Amino acid sequence: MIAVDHDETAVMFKALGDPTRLRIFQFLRCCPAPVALDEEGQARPADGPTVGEVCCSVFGLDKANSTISFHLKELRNAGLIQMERRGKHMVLSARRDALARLAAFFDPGASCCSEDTQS
Amino acid sequence: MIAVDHDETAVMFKALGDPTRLRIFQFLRCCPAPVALDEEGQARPADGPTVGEVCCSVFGLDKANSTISFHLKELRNAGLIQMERRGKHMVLSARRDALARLAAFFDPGASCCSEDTQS
DNA sequence: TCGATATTTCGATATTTCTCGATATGTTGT
DNA sequence: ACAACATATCGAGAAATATCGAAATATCGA
Repeated sequence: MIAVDHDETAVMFKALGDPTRLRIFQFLRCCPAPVALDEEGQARPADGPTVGEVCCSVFGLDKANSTISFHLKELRNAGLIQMERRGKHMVLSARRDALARLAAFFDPGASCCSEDTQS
Repeated sequence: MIAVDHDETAVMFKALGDPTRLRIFQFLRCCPAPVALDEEGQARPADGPTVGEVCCSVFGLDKANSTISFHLKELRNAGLIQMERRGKHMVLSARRDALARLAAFFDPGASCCSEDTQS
């Protein structure tokens, strides 16, 4: 049964508990229409946001890309996002199963008192 | 246009991002039938779980109560729980508005791209 | 008021986290 | 092979965090 699994869920919350990561995650969830074009105006290299796009669109280069990279890894380790290589870029996306799981956590009546059902 | 307010939401997630706090919060959410009786078998002093009950029922005295107190304050500061004095005890409860807010965050389709939902 | 019980605050400490710049790795085009 | 670009890893420093025991505060009952 789909476990609530406190520790694993806590890892997800912890990942979302940093403002920088939460903004990244929201950005990826919403995955808006193409925001970043090349300086030459070319379309994005793939059908999803990339790391550079996150740096540029979400933070306007306020953060070092090593910092963004760190947070992306954190989000990935928490199971919240996926990263797929596409050429030179990494295409990012929010994991729908993670969203479903978190939604279930707050679904009133559902996850209450289920304690630990393990998988 | 108070926005989804990433920072404020992140504070909530951060509070839930610690396993100890997550367990406390789950316990308060579920607010199960009376678990702790006095050593004399008396009923609980109020109609909700107390700090001592959290220490005892949730952690079996594995954590110092100063530690639990610290985490309760953290949860309160994040807006996730309420604490009301009732005699010698503090009666604890999860805040339903916080639950609603977090549920809304994960509600598919709802909070996506809303960016600014005002309060 | 005094003692017992419940909870919080304080000080200290070990660990973790965020951030950066510098460097390394991987990929594409020439 | 090499240059250019995108991203990741490393090392380090500052700040935040979790935890505890000891002491302080608050409330009740005798």
